[in-house]
Amino acid sequence: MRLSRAYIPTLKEVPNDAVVASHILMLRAAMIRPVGAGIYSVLPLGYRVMKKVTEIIREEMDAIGGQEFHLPALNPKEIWEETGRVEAFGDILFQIKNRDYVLAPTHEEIMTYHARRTVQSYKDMPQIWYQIQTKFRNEPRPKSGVLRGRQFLMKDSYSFDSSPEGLDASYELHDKAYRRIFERCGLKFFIVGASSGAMGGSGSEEFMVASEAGEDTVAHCEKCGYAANVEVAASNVTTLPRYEEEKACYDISTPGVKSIDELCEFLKINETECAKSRVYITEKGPVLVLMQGNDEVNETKLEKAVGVAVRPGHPDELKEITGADAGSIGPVGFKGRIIADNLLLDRNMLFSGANKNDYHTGGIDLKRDVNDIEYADLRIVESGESCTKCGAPLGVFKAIELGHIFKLGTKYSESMKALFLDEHGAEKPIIMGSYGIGVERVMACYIEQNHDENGIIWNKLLAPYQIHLIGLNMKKPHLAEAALKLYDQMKRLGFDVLFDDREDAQAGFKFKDADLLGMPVQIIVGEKKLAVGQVEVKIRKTGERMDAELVNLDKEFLNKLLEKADE
RNA sequence: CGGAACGUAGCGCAGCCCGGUAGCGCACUACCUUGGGGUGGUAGGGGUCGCGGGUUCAAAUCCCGCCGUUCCGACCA
Repeated sequence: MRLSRAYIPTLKEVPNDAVVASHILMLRAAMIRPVGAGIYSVLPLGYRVMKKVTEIIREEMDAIGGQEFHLPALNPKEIWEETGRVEAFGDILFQIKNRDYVLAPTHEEIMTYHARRTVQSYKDMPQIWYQIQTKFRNEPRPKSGVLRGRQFLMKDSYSFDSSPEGLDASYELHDKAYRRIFERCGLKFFIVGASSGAMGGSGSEEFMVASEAGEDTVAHCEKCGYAANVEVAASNVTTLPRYEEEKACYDISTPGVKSIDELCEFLKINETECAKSRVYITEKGPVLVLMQGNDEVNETKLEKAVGVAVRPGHPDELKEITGADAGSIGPVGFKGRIIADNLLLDRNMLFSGANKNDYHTGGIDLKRDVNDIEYADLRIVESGESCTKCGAPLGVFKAIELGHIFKLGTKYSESMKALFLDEHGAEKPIIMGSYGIGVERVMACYIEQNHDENGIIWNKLLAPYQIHLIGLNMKKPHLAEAALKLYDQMKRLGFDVLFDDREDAQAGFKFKDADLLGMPVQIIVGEKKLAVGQVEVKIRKTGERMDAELVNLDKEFLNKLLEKADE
């Protein structure tokens, strides 16, 4: 493609509304343009990348026996009512105003609809059906460019099996396919496994990419691969022993002391000697939560431990329940359920609030002074704590969910009556699996992981063009001619070439654009080198430059360059 | 849906507090110049100041309402 004729409107300035790197660069590199909140047009350059990603997905899905469908986005509302998901999705589901249709946010219903009509015997299975199509979700808050949109491209596949073992096999196939897909796309990813998923069901894995732009916070062990959402993640932390010394509880005047930090400073004690109090409200009444020092309460773990939904108490509720404001609340004399983090198990000589303002209590022995105390793991894991599986330090960071595979079971086949006859003639619901990949997220994550201050750095598989040919000073006929000849020659050899043949752009301008667009290899035709039959080659990723003889620019040489650019 | 900010030329912004007929940089058009990391110059084109209402002799500017976009939070099959 000649740049002088291409629609590649790059931006030299950072668009005001973009914050995360991938969003900024996709706009600047003319891959996408916004149309509304969470709605983007994909421009030709972006679409070339999108097609490369979907082609990789297609190849790997076909390799595990997947069969591609093309399904309607417009779904009859009634099949969504069969599964109860009109209600479950709520406002997220786009509904058509002048027909009883919904815009599909996913395709379990449609796929199950087809399965129930035609998959009638165990002999018809296994099946793996997939599609790569646009999904619609009325996100309350679209953000981060293409990472959370109201309309997005998703590969979703569904497996249909007659036995749990069959489902396991289909699931395994997807697991392997997904690993290959993300590896081929050049992403550094990790997997959050079944035990930690909040999805329910009998098994699931989330394929994640570490990124500040992510919406989930995860704990990950580089060494053994353990990964879990921080909502459920555990780490090795040891409970401190009881003190030999025993004291009765005593109140201490602590005027103005609110936080654990202030308390430690005031009393010259260590954080670990403090029991921090947080009051949560549940439908079954208030619960006092005790944490060691400044550990933060993990509300997901708390809800699991108490068995009902919790919310932090309002300031006036705290006062009414405990008689004190936040900062002076403690377990001694607290009337109601008390649950403490495991790190406080049977500890003594602790400091906590006295349930009257400006006073704290010392010498607390949870065993002696607090009746009916319960213990549970309530902490949020922190970076650097050791992995429960292998002991190596855990990293805690934000991450983006790229893909999700999980064993659905019979939820949809039961509600939609997708039944089959087994070997013994018994009627059973089809056992399903559901597997998704966000295509734009793959693109955005790649850019999040592969860019520098100048722009995107594509690898040879995803790059919209493999080679960016720059003709400097195209007003000089002999140079323009040589550049054009090289362009034609490389195209003839089968390479995708973007040729900057603009006459009115300065050298520096072209270099900046080339770095922004990020093709793996740049070939620069300039006067001085051309005079001795050479061009300059630049590897985008490393910035490495070298001279090459024009006559040597054959298929083998160029392929070697592309290999080198990917290292 | 709670909290905050913003909306002025294609993009990035100033002007608003203190009302008086809209400006800067980039981009764009023409010509000259330059030609290996965003050349320099001359001359131009382009804006119902998000929308609606109000106050006023007069509103980008003050007041009210709405819409849109972004950020933080809630939410996230």
